[in-house]
Amino acid sequence: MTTDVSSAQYDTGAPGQIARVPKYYLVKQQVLDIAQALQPGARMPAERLLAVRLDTSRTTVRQALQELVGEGRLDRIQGKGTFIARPKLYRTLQLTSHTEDMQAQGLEPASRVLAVDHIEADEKLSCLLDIDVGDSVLRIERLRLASGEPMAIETTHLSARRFPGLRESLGRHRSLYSVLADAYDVHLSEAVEGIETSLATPYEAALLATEAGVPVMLLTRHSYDAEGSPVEWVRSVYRGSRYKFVVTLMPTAD
Amino acid sequence: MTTDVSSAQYDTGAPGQIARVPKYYLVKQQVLDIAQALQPGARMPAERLLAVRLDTSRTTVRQALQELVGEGRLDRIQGKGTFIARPKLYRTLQLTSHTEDMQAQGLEPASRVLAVDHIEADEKLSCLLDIDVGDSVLRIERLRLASGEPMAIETTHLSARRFPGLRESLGRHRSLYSVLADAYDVHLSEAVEGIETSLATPYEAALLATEAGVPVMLLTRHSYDAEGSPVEWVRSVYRGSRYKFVVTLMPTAD
DNA sequence: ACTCGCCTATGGTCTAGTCCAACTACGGGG
DNA sequence: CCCCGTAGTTGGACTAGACCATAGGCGAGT
Repeated sequence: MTTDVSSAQYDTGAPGQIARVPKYYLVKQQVLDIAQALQPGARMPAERLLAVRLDTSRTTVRQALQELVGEGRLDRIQGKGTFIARPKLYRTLQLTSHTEDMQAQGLEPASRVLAVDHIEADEKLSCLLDIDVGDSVLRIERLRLASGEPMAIETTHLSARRFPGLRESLGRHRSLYSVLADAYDVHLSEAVEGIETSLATPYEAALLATEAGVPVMLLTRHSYDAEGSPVEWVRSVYRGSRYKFVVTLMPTAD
Repeated sequence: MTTDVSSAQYDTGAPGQIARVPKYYLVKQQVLDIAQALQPGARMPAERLLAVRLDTSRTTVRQALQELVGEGRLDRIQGKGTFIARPKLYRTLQLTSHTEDMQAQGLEPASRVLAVDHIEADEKLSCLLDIDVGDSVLRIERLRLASGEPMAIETTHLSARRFPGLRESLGRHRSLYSVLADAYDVHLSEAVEGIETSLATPYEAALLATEAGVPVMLLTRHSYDAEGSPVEWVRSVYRGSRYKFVVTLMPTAD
């Protein structure tokens, strides 16, 4: 089971108007609305038609389509049309380590809390955290820094009902995981992590000191406790153009 | 004047002339030449100036710059200019597994040899394989397929001097690694793998059934034998928009 | 009935230009 | 001496339109 990737919704409840939203980005959302109403393989309206319908130029429509293609949501075929892409395939790496303190590899790690709030679980979150739709979810959004440079935006989701008072406890402790262990006796035993590429939203781009539309590495982590119940779901956005993930491994003969 | 269409062909020593090269891609190469002559942090010529110098429109220059920004080679700052980016940072994951047969995860793997040839080692390759500049390097380029769908382009580099006759041996055996073990008594003991994002070249895009400029996952693997000598250097290009890497891991408490 | 070639619709590339937004430097007014 | 406004430069966004390349249908000719 691998988390559907419908993450590209703008909106993120950003702390303030950090980034101005260009028109092509609005067009992209409108095109996405059209796309999501169709089945994979279905054909989208032609570019020239979209331009007229969305009251813009074909150039702007194409800029929006460009990003959707980059995200793997649409496929374009010259002479035929633009089509809804099939969902992503998956590839398993199998690694054994935690990723929480990776930035300690010779760099000076730092963290800045961007937001701590409660949101209502939508269908996707309720499935990931094994709660009901509409339940309260504690959301912690942090900016990870390495030697002063923005490294990633990390958004952690936990069940507010299962961890009452967690929000307040976080101020007095250093680590989320130590709070979970000490105050709730919850110990993580397994996690599933996903690595994929995406494109930076204007909001993400502003925080990561880059520009919208740039490729990013999207890491998602789904952690389980010893009983096999989901504890947290984390979504991290790294600047793909600036960071490289390095792993040392022992191959078993081919 | 409108589009005199340069019918130039892409050139990577590709097996055949697969993709036509649009003008903005040539412009990108020219801009890259300019960039590589400068130091990180140095300022590039202004867009309008580049357009005049390279005899093109500013739109086309910006399209080229867009890709270079996406690759992390340039940074653009509105009102100030375009600058040479600093080299990438690194991030260590530490995983323990091989990646050679990853496509066997529920998919039907296949492989198509695109090219097997000898090239001269440039400075980078000589360093990676611990040989001299100009030494002959055996290069094997394969298209990896999963259930019939193009998955990745994998290019393997080995020292031709160290493995004489390897090219001929490959036809009679199934696996490169079994040939290395049986015929040369070389057993891989460690490998360092890198994961980063990049953008598809026209050639890569054609093979992977996508379009140029799309984000891709770039995996590099550097394998060593039991004595610690480098054996192979592999560069794999995955469609970032289509594939997602999934890993299961055991976190050590934070 | 079949084949070939043209026509059309679609995406792909490129141009030339306009206006906006952000940074910088310079100079005048306090 | 300092502050602030203005002008110039640079990148950012957008437009309208041209022509190219490909796929596929349709009709004329065989």
